[in-house]
Amino acid sequence: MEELLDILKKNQLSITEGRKKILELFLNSPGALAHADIEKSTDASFDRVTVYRTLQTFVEKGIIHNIPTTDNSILYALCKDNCEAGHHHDNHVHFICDVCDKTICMDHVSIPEVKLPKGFTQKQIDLVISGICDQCNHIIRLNDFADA
Amino acid sequence: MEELLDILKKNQLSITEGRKKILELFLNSPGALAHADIEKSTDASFDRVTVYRTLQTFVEKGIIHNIPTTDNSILYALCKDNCEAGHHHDNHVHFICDVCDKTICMDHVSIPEVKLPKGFTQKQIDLVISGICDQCNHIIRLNDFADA
DNA sequence: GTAACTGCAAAATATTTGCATCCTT
DNA sequence: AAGGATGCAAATATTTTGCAGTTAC
Repeated sequence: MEELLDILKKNQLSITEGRKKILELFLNSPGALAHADIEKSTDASFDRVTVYRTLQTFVEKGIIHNIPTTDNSILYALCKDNCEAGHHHDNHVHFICDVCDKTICMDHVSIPEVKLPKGFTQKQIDLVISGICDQCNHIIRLNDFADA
Repeated sequence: MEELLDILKKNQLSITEGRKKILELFLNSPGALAHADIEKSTDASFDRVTVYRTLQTFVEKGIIHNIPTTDNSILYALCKDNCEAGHHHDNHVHFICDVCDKTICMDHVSIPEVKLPKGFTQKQIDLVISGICDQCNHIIRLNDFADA
């Protein structure tokens, strides 16, 4: 958990319980987290408002960034590298499962170069794929088998 | 405006003022629209709730689909083709300008094939690029010039 | 000790639901 | 005429803001 404190220090944030807990969640999570996930995982050990403010601070500092979603929710994920306040260059693919609703970061699938029309400047690129994840597909197949 | 009625009829929706107006907005809009845009454009000529319900109906019928955003808003855009209720195969790129906040559909930039790990099934794919659009870049350049 | 962070309360905003009425077919 | 669509009111949910008390450095 040295990493945790390092990150906070590097970003000139004071070390508080809330920040430690929330950052830890991100470090231990394979995918992205929504505000609601964080509230659940922290078991309301601190205020709703603190979660909002902490997430906002983390985004401003470039520790996390948000991932586009098609429902009106915000998903947050750790910035892997090359991210600094205001500039995010996180370019891996996110997969949202329609069945279990989990978001998975596909670190190994990289986004191909996209050529923008003249005059456009690119800052962040997000590729969001929705469908059915391997686990849910597996369950579906098992059920089909049982039905037959 | 024949197209308009056609679309509604094809989807077995009764022709009402609200639906006509909202659908017309989409047909005339180059980019995506948010709930708020629609309320503004229709000048509150009908109820907030009707807008919610109409958008929902359109999505269910596959007339429009929603586009991922990084803030917690929902953007809607017309489905070009190949879309049917529940299945959207809209695969062009969306560009969100950090300065003017507009979303632009880049019809001419297509999303390259992405190979998913085994077990995953893909339904929808969205590529969202954020940055600065050509118009805002232009304005910025003019200002820089003025400063110098 | 001071500045920054947190919790609580409340305000502001956004979305959903129920029901009576009106409109489309 | 019947079913569906709308408007209104109200219930829920979500996010933001102000301020007083607490904590980190």
